[in-house]
Amino acid sequence: MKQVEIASRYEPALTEQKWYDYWMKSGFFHSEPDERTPYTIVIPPPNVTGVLHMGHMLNNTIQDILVRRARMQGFNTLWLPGTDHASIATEAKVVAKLKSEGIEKSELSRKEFLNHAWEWKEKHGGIILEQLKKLGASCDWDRTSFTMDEHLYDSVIEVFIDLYNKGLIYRGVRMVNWDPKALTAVSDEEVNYREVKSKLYYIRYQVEDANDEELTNGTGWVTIATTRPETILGDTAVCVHPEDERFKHLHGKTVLVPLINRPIPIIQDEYVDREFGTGALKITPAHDINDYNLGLKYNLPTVDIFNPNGTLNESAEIYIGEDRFVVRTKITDELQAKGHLLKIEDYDNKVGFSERTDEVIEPKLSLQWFCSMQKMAKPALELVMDDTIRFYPAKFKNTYKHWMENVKDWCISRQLWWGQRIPAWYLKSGEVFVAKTAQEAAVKASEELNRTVSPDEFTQDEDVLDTWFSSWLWPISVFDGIRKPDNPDIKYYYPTNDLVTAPEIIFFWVARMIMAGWEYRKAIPFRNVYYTGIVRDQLGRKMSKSLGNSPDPLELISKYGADGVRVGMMLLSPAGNDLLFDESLCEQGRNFSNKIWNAFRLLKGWTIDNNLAQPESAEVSAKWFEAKLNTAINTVNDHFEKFRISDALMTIYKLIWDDYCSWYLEMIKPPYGEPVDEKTLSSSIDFLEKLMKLLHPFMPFLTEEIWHHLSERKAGESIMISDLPVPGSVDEDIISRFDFASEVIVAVRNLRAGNNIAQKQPLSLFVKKNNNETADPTFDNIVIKLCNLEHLVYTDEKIPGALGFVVKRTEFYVPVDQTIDIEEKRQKLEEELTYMKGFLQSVQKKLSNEKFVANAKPDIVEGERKKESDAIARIRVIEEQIAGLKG
RNA sequence: GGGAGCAUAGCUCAGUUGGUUCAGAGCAUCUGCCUUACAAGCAGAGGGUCACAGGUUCGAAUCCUGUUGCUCCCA
Repeated sequence: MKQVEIASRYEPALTEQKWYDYWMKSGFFHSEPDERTPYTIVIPPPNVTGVLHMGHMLNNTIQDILVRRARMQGFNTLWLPGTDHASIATEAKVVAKLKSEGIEKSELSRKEFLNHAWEWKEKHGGIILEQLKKLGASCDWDRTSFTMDEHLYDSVIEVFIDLYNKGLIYRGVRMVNWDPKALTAVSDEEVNYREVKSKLYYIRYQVEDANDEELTNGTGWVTIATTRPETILGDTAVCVHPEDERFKHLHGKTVLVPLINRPIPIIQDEYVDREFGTGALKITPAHDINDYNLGLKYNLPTVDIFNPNGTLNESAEIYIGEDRFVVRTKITDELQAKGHLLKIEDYDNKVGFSERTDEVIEPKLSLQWFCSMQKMAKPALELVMDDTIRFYPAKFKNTYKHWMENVKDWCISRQLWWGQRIPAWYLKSGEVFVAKTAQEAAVKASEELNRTVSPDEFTQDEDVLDTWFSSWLWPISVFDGIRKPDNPDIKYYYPTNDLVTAPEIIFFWVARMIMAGWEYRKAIPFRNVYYTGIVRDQLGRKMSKSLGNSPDPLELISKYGADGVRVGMMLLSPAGNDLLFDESLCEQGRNFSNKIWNAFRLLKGWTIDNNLAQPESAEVSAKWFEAKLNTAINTVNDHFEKFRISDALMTIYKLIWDDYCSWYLEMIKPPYGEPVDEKTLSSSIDFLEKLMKLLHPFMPFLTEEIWHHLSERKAGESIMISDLPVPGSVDEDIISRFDFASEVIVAVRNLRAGNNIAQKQPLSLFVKKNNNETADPTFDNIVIKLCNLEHLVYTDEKIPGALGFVVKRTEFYVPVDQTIDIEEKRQKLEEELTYMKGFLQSVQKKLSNEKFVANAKPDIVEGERKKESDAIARIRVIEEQIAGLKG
């Protein structure tokens, strides 16, 4: 091997694009069904409008690690990428873009609008997928899917029709979460409740036909407390607790809504909390879910006072056309002026905000489509509770169970155009028929109505379906398994293996995918669900665009390399735990790249002498490292089985940095300028190659680069399709022999440091075995080398006037040309003696306890006995050393 | 208000069925080194009453009860 000039720093920029192109060109990411066992992950499709953020980085790094590892284990591996169409977010972007061009959505036909939307999607959608490539993601890009692709779209429609026919989808008036900005209903899961500082307004209503006396003494009024004074215009009752003495005189009376004087009844119900506010509760069935339920119970009318955009409508009688928050201020003033407002208190309450637009959600009665959940939830719950599908970490089973047991029907219609249009067809007479086309609806209608119905008579539902209504089919529909349940792809790749997602998606996605999987395949969609943590900043705040506290992932990659960033993210992200992100993590990853690069450089810099025999010290070093390597492989395998991915990385990190670089390479390194024997070099290269393979799933680029440098590779070869190392048998004996030797080495280093003896100055080491123990010379030459010894001598005598230390029960002496601080040394020995005696005492206390000997497992007791004899022997050695000092 | 979880070194976290010299890792800190692979480095060191109070046990970071503090989910 010739000596080559190699840069002392690893430059990710020089390798990453090169290898990604090579992988793509070689088709390594692509999968087709074959006779091998499949390993499949479908990507949780990111929003098509999105750009890569730190959460994606974490999530996709984990997926890539799992996929690359499985590929190297010989599975036929498929990681299927894609995006979802994100109804609300995309439509909002398109509307905004059109607006900037002076076009209003209302001026466009549905078809024209959709053309704009598709145009936007083609141009801006999928940026995020391009960004994933920079991270090294080994997705099968040929199979990239989009929830609006034809077969995915049709699958959604088919499922809607099927569930409708099964009676699991229905249309009804319900209280929904209305987003007045997006002008659509959103599901319960898309509402975020936040604590806000608001006010509690105390407003008095006059009792109808109250006389002057009653109005003066107060019995002619009832006072309620509300945070939303503008909604009094929609009140249809006031409710009091039936046993509340303060209001008994009001039972059966009628009161007048202030300002508009609409008469409404006083009703009595135990629902009212007598402690809260005044104990009297205004009832607005159209705008509060609890009030709605009371309204149903008492058959109250509902007065909906809001337009879809949050302004007041005719039913409010006043302030018509003005925004709800403007009206809040105005009506407060008017109530004040007219003597209805008694007081205003500060009050903290939770308000719902739209996840999509951050607008305050307006609870609103509306006619929507719902998907009934209870029937499908039952098997889906069991599949998780009995560990057919495993959650990592398992604590999320609790959250899942709680939600599933209290699941509510899912509002699936959205008042938008961008999405799968609901296949419901209406006749003028009001009948609705659910079918794929107007023609099919006509056939159905003709049968049911006993007359010939023409397709032209129908109008299709204007609304589209919730994006999640297509996402929940994703693991099936990407393989076209809804429309063609027996096609080769779905049969081969489904059920998928692992799903990696954020805990906040557990209901949106995980739960519903399990339901859909069971409903349509009678099979689980995935075996394991790995929940990642949330990426937070140093202050513990979730990283978000609005806070501006998230670093740009692509900048990080260019600064530290994709490998560096991947390692940085993984080192500190145990499953389900939040990750306090810090750039220094990426720095650590980059430093690790550099460390490996330099280990490679060292090997590359050596010249071989074919006539040189392998020194015995190098041979035992190799044996030792092989044992460490095999141990580590076992540990890594175990960590992966339990999805302890950061632990697996840390195991490899320490194996490379500590065992390989700090110990092994120093042990076998030839003196400067001297050649190395062929055997030592080849085993060192072999080790490094195995290390690179183990590390490849975490650091794909660096490992590929080094792998190609380690030996001649043919065209089309790659570390990413090589075999993952499997563990050989572990030589425990050599490990424990070296453990002893390394303790000696560290002790000599400490002795040098403590006495200011430079490494360059050679020392002599005398070894005195005790208790008839025989010497183990296995690593003597290593000790000589790493400690820079000129002599290593076994002796039966103590060496007076020399420095010394004790390892286990063996004494070591290092004669030096300087006066030794005997007192200091004695003190140290005394300290250790005290500790050992205390330790011995505690062991003996255990052993003399009859209950311990009787109850503890035999091997535990045996262990304590061994501790006892070891301690006694060591105490004897220390005592002798102290005696030797005095003499 | 209902439910769940967490509390271990300065920070982020391991610690599996209660039992080995069990109190650990990485980072950070400190000390000494520019020793010809790497200062993005090397060799060392210090640092914790395992939140608090009880209990069970021969034995508790680990199991139980209570207290305090924090987080998340649901309403």
